[in-house]
Amino acid sequence: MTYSPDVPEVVVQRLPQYLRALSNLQRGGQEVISSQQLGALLQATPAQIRKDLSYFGRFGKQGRGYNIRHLLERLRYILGLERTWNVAVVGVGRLGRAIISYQGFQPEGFRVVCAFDSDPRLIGQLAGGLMIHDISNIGEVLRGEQVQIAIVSVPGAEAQLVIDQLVEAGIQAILSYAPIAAHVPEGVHLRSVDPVLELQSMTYYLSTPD
Amino acid sequence: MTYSPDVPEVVVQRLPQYLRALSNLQRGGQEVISSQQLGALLQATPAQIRKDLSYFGRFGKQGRGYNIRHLLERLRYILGLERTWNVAVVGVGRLGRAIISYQGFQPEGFRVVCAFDSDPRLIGQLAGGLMIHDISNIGEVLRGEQVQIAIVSVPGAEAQLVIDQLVEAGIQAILSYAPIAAHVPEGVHLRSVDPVLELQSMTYYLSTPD
DNA sequence: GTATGTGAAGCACTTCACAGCT
DNA sequence: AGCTGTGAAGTGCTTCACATAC
Repeated sequence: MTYSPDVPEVVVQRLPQYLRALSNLQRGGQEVISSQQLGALLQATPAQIRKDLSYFGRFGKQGRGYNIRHLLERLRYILGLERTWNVAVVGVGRLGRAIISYQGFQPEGFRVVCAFDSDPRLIGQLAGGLMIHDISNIGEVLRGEQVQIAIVSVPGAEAQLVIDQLVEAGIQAILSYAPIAAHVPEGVHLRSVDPVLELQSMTYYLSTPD
Repeated sequence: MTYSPDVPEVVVQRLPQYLRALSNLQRGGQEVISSQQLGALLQATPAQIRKDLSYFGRFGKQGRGYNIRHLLERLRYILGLERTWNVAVVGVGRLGRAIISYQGFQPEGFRVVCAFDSDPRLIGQLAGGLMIHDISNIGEVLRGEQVQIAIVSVPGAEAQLVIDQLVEAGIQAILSYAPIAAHVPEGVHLRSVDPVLELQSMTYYLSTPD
């Protein structure tokens, strides 16, 4: 239903940043913004912002700029954020617990509805108020809880296996915290959060005084 | 000292991934690898891997491939990973504690040596065996502990202020977990880890059955 | 006057394809 | 025979610049 001829992936990745900046502006009471101003906030060029938005429609008014409330509405719709998404967390170690307790998902419409682990000592216990399920029942539970998105926070050695199980269970969007280059089939979306890689690429610039 | 004419940033960001894959291969006992094989592991084309490496030298042997031990050595040197880097964690909430306790930094040569918070109830306490310092002494402590890299895990509302203080204290590499688009001056390297943005861009593809 | 939307130009990264080394 | 290293070609994203609308 969404009109989307052929949007570069980088563009899609910037939309949530626009969304966030606009939300903050709205909270501050501002009603209109120009691509110039938004660019200054996000360190992007005005042209880039206009071009990015133009992939999806014509949301601005020449001579005035963008109505923030209206643009927010459109961006939320485009990104599929008008609904709630149910999320599962797989791996309930320290990191998994921190993720479950993170207060930043809920306000954006991501609800962590179930947790999994393979450690028999954890199964049946609670983590952040959430029942920890046996990972071997993963398909069944994910279907029962209507989960669309999984967050993987298991050790690297187990991550590919877990991801395979998630794919098998029909999950099409996975956010992985595991330090591995995981493989997923065509059509499944995988994003990685990997602080070590980030640090390791920054040290290049610290060591090489250009 | 490092020969680096003009290396694209994307290339620098891929090197740590090569490093990690090669480490795993070495642990498995393999001694030589071709760009073909490495590409298969990382879902990259052989040409890209060869081109990336060629920015830094000629590390392969035609007809054979790359000696893993040698290439690892060179990559570690290029990325500045032959030394240890001291890291400070600013913000000792749930996330900060998880970061301090994370066992993945140490083996890669990143030592979390001090922690900061602004909450008077936390200052002077321990977190993961680390003394929590008052953030107002940040410059002094960072110098004393010889910290080169900072990880920011404070709430969004405080993040820009904290980052300004870090920059003021001479820190040139910052990894931020805060959900804001922070600004840093030229010459300071800032990377962000932001799971919400990742989720929000994946939902686009879940909602748009292209 | 002011700011958008957008073809066209510019730039940067990726891939090709092959000479050259082992 | 096999695989690297690399100019050249290809591709895709970014920026420009201006017609258009308010």
